[in-house]
Amino acid sequence: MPELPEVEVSRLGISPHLQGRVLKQVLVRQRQLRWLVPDEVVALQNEPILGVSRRAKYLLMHLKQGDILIHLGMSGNLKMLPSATPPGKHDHVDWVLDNQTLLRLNDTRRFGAVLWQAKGELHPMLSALGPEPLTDAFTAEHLHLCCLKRGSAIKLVLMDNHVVVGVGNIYANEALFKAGILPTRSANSLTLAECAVLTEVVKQTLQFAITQGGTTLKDFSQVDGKPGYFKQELLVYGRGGEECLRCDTELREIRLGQRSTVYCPDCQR
DNA sequence: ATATCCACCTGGCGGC
DNA sequence: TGCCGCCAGGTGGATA
Repeated sequence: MPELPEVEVSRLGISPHLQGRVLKQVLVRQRQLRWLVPDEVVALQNEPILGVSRRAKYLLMHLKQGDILIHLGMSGNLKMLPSATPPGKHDHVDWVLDNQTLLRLNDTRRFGAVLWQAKGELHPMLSALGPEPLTDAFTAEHLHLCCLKRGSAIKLVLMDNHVVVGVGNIYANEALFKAGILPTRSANSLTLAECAVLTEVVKQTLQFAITQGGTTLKDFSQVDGKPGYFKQELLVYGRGGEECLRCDTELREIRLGQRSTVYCPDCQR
């Protein structure tokens, strides 16, 4: 999926269409996503939508008595459509609004989720998350402290939700390249200065990807159906065996924590 | 606590 | 064409 930029692009796309509208009903055609869609969501009727926010890779649709949590998993996308639009394959959930439109969740692989968080409660999935990367809570000092405690590869630490949220496989590869740091480096070998560079490029990379509508490899789309255009900005992800765009050295591709990892052996140390 | 590996699910691709 | 294995934006959970 959908890493943080894609989720944020989805939020920016749906928010103006949902804010202030009334959710008439929720149509669930496939209840078994990563977890069963809970009764509280299925039963919703005629609820004013107060707003839409994001925490990590979760979207939160705020209602009076609680929040609907939506996670896009690996292959999810959200679209706003006229309410008469017939559902297609993998169109699992519709949120039907009071103006002849609906918000539709399509998720081929069903690793996504729709959850419920009652007013005043914090869903367990949101309770142990690290700081948001695009806020001041994500600092070089915080990253450095996390790194000192860990002997594993920096890429794995960067992708750990307890350290910072929202950085998935694509953006971890890209950020480490931009920071000039090998993904395999032991996290506790990073200096504070290196953590400062890494923190900064993570912020820049995610922020710029949002302006480009995110990255579409296959399943992701913006709310209006257009793909994300950050794919053409990728420097290393998906380019193993090709030339480094900075120095012409052949990019290496390895597995790290079962995830494909691409780096330049010359630019990254 | 940390680290490793598996699981969930569908579909596309390369190889035989 | 068909079948088989492998791979894919995530991440909770079991295990040692």
